[in-house]
Amino acid sequence: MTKKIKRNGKPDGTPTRVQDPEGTRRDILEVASKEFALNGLSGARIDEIAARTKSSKRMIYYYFGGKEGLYLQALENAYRMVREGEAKLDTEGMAPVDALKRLVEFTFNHHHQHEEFIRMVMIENIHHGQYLDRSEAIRDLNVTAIDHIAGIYGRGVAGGVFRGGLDPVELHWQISALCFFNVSNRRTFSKIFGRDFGSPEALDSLRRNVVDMVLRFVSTRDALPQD
Amino acid sequence: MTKKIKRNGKPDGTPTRVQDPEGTRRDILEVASKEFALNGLSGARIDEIAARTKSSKRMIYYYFGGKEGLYLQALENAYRMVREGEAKLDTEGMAPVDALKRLVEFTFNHHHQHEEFIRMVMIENIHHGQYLDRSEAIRDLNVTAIDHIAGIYGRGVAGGVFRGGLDPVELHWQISALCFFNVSNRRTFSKIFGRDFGSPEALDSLRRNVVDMVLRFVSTRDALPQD
DNA sequence: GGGACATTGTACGAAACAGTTAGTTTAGTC
DNA sequence: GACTAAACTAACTGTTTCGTACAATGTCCC
Repeated sequence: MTKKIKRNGKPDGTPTRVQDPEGTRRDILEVASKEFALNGLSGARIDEIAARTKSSKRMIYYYFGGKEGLYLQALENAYRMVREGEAKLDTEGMAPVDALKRLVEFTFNHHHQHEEFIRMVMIENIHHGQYLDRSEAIRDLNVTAIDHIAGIYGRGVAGGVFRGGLDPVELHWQISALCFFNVSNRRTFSKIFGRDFGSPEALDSLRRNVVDMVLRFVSTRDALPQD
Repeated sequence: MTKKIKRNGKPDGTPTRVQDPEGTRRDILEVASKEFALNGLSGARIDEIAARTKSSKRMIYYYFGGKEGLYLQALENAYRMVREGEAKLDTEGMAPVDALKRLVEFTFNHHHQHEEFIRMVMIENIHHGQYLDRSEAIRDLNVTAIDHIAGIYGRGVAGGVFRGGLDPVELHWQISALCFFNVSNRRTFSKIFGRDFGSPEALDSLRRNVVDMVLRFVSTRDALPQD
């Protein structure tokens, strides 16, 4: 009987090494996502990621090929998680105005709750979207977002509450802009204007304004509230 | 008469070395600004910056202390240049609606023309605005932007064309969001939706929508166009 | 025409860093 | 219970990169 007993984890001997490919992969990816979102692609350190992992640096190269491969996976993962969250929003039975209101509020909150995602998108834009190019997976994820907004808008136009002639993609663009900026530029904006734009009160006010802005933009004059 | 003639640049002998502290400083800062905007703080390389300079690495340390000092100066410079450009916009004599329209159009175009600035702000936000903290210079620059918009808005409310109760800072926030996002997220957005949001036609459409959005947001119902 | 101070060039060092080599251990198969 | 592919580890390598030591050259003023 040597010390090297085979059966791992059993109450018998030392558990030595446990094999868990999926767990190791996931562990690395989670740590890496945090590091990349925090420090950027060139700012993140492979050694630092490895150290925070339950695993080792060699495993990063084993599973992801290298720093860029790891970054790409982290980027894809960020998009997937956020889009999956968005897919849960259901506005099917709602009146167009309420549905749009709901969609904008949800987007605002969702972006706010996923700062890591926002930061990854910022970082990817700094890199001119060159890693997005290599990922077919990401592009497919975003088409549904347009379908959703196009549906609501179409119903609103048909019902006479929304004015026609607008492009759903541009509408999505504007909603994104208003919701994204609040997270992406909060730090500099807060510091420059000496006001915390992340406080609950500020967020409430901003969210109300964003909703208001979008609704006033798409609504026909008759459907607007009197001031 | 040795070779080392004193009077530099004169048609006499070899100009040996020309001293031009201000020129050297400016040269370094311009090169550094491009490099930082392109690659970020951790992505930019001191040696690369030095190589592109007419000067040397030694001078970077002499004038700016180090990489972070250089980055901070580049950041301050970016803000200063953009804010100086904005200050040239004059809407004094214009009717509030026209003035606001002008301001939004100008901001849209200005952001579009200064991608380097946008990228520096993105990068600084990635770094949690920690360098902005150290710069008193930058904060002062931005107050005038608010004064401008507050003036227009105040005149509009007084004239009955703008509804009351809005916060000029939040108004600035929203205009910034709509104009900033177009530049900052153009790469990922264009790639995901397979459409070039930087083309002249796309820009025209987006700009029209942004102006429209802001005007509809602040206008009283009576001041709105019929659909 | 020399001293004080500002400006610049060259070469180097030390640490940080991405990636690799050369293996060992595990879990399931025959 | 020997064999094999997959999973995993530790230590190492070569380069990149920031920053500096040291020396030289220019300007200004007396």
